[in-house]
Amino acid sequence: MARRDKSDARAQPSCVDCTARTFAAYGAVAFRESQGIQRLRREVRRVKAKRIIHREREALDAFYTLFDGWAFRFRLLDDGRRQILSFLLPGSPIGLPLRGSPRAHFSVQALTDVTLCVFDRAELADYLGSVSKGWSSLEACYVRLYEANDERLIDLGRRSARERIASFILELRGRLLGQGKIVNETIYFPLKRQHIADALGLTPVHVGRVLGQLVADKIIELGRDSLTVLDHRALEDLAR
Amino acid sequence: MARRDKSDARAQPSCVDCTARTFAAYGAVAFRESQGIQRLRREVRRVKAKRIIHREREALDAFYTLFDGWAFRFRLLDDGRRQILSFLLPGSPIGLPLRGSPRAHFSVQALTDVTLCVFDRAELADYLGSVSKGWSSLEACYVRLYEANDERLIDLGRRSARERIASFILELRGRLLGQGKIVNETIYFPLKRQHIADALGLTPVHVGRVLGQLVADKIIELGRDSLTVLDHRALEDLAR
DNA sequence: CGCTATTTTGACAGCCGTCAATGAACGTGG
DNA sequence: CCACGTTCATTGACGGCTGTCAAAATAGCG
Repeated sequence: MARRDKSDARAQPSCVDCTARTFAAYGAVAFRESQGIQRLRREVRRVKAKRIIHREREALDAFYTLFDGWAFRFRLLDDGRRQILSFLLPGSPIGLPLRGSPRAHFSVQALTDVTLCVFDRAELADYLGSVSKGWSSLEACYVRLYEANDERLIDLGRRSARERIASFILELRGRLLGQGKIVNETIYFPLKRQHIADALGLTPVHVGRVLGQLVADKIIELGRDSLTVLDHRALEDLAR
Repeated sequence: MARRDKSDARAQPSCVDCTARTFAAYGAVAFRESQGIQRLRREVRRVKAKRIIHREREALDAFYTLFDGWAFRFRLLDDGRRQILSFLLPGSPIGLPLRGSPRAHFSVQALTDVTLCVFDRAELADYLGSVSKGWSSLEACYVRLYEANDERLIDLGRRSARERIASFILELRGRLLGQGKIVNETIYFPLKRQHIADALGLTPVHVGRVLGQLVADKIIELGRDSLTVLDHRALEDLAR
């Protein structure tokens, strides 16, 4: 059996170290369970930024979780319009760990360099069914996805560009907060204008305008691959 | 024990008769199971049109399914803007049949007069866990909700008003089709302009304009509480 | 240091929102 | 069967948020 160096995730990521331990995020799966899960892991894959991880309509027997890096789910319309359905951060599951192997109706692309953990759907589903609180943990996972989706619907349906962007920043901040990845309100922010636009139903040009305003209003600060929240209150007022 | 008359659903709806048998929609729960489910049913509630079935943030120990009539999930912003998250048709579950009793983050309102079946969340979850294929059936249910949500995101993010409405009509048609509720491409359609607007991120006035165009283009026909698809191909081209 | 990707800026257009008035449909009661 | 109130749909004028297009500036990267 190969030796594993816990401190070097790049060599062989450990589920125990996983930033947000996908199924443990809500305390439902105990620490020791993550070692059980690790035994089920088939493979660790590394994918370069901008590479496609999964293409729409292709079979998806595997269940992936994101160990490190950012990715996003999206769909393309015939004429090239792109809708980003959600961003995947470290710890996020990609798709659902179901017994069946449905052809996902969305594609997934790496946004930064990415490390994935690969599981067999059926095997993982069986395991979660056998572990105490395994299903509750899964359920929590479903509920969270469900709620996030509804939240995004409100953004796109009933909020202005400025409000959407405020809400979006707060959402990202919240997700990163749970991972201890925020220092002085500064978060890692690898998104381009085009990504934000395609997620929020806007154009990159207009996203640029609005971000510019938020910076001018001293509500946020933008750096190279980073974003700092200067006026948290103002953002919350915008996002309501 | 009270006698039940299968032929009179208004008196005491039978799960066997349920239009779309929520968990059977995908063939996962066999016919005989629906009798098992019926034993778990706590109550049958009737609600008048426009009444609130569930209010945001209030505890929701019960799990409802819609036996008859239409309803919708929605959320209100502080200033009164409303986003309709989804429409609930006969057979639709309201929320998720989880073990926990989360406070749903959305409200539910009856659109027409409605008949609800009420279950205890935990009890139903246990039952589905014990029945062969019970979980697969639940999973199918999750996947379907997940996909429908993603579809709506594409509508709101990347489609014009005309395209959204076309896509929306086709979605409703598809859902009703599975229930044998379409005659000559004419579907029951109790929605007001305001409902469509709040679901698709538009204003009632503009929805009216676009529907007017679709009628003028002989793509659809509108009647009192009914909608007829005249040019199915044109709708699909619009919705892509 | 040159190339590419990305951002910024400005002018302009258009889709859709807003507002307000009119009209149609419906349920109810006399 | 008609009068009345309520709800909903329609219409037109107008405005604005956001999209489109193109060019210039900047940043990133080998």
